[in-house]
Amino acid sequence: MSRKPNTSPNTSEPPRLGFCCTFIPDPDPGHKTLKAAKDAAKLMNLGTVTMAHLERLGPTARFEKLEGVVRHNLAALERQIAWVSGRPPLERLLRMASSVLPGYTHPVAQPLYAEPAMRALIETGLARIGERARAGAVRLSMHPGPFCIIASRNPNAQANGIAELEYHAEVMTMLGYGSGWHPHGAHLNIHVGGREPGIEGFRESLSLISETARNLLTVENDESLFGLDAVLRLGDRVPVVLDLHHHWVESRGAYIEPDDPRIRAVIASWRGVRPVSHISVSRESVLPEHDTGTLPDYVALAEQGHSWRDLAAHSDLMWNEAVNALVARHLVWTDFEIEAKGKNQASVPLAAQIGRDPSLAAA
DNA sequence: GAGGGTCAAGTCCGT
DNA sequence: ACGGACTTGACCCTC
Repeated sequence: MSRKPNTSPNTSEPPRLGFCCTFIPDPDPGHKTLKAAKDAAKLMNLGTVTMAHLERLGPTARFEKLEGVVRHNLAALERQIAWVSGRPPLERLLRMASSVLPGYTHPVAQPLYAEPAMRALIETGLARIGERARAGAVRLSMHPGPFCIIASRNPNAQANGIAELEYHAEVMTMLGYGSGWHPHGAHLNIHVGGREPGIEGFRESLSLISETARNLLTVENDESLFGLDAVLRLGDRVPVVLDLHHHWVESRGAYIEPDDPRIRAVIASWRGVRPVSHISVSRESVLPEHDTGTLPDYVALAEQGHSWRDLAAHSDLMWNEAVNALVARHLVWTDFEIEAKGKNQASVPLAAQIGRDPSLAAA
């Protein structure tokens, strides 16, 4: 675990940006029918099974159902990573879906995951996928959902949340990212969680999680309770993932530039590892008339009657050129996960635009 | 194949 | 007190 203080951007890694969890095939008719397009999407994406359904099945069917889903998920994840590694270096980043091993911490599925045949399948598959990612220079992360909290007033919720985080850490370990400080830039990103016990509760809970999980953990600013200044109070222990859109919403309209002093603090929190940040824009359907060359003005839009919730919702595509230019400026010091509902259909054009425009690429 | 009810989980917010 | 939103709509049953 090398955790040397470092306040300068890590320039040894090239900039990257990528999409999250789901691959959307081109609408163009490489596929003759809608069904063919749906089948293509299915091949590329992870599936799941409900615990209620598993519970209704007998022992044999139960195992076979889960094994089938896991087998599919490993293959789909491998295809996603193969696709990303075939993209230009700027696009070699992927947030993996959390559902690789559905119900891993749930009592119905747990015994099935303990079966030697299942373990062998998973360990072999994930090891191979991790090697493929490293060979293809694909940076990987996961973003456990809102149930994954490490500090809560409810001890049961906290225990479940920690188990969920450890599940993600196990997946990372099997992929080959189980030791060292955010190896190859890999990370598990979560939010602070509830108002109580808040930042201090989060800090105390760090002692309750494994060293592997601690070495992979990052914490992200949210749109309401724990903004950038709040999460930076954890920066001495946990790298901070800056979500520029959350910050815009939480601050009611602020855009952070790379020379902002808080960016130094974010960089320092990563301790030599190139940071990751998040970007998205308000939905197209919320701002249908908005000028694509101007940064959305939160205060003006709120005065026009747009609700906090509407402005916080994510767009399909990266439709705003001014926001895209902001991303390009920040790429000097950070990678980006593109949180657009259009997934790769949003991140690929954004990367192309940044690659094409010399003034943006110079950044 | 389409349509509708269901799905493991925590927290906040608006009604 | 309850439903919806959030990481993300997908899954599963019935017709």
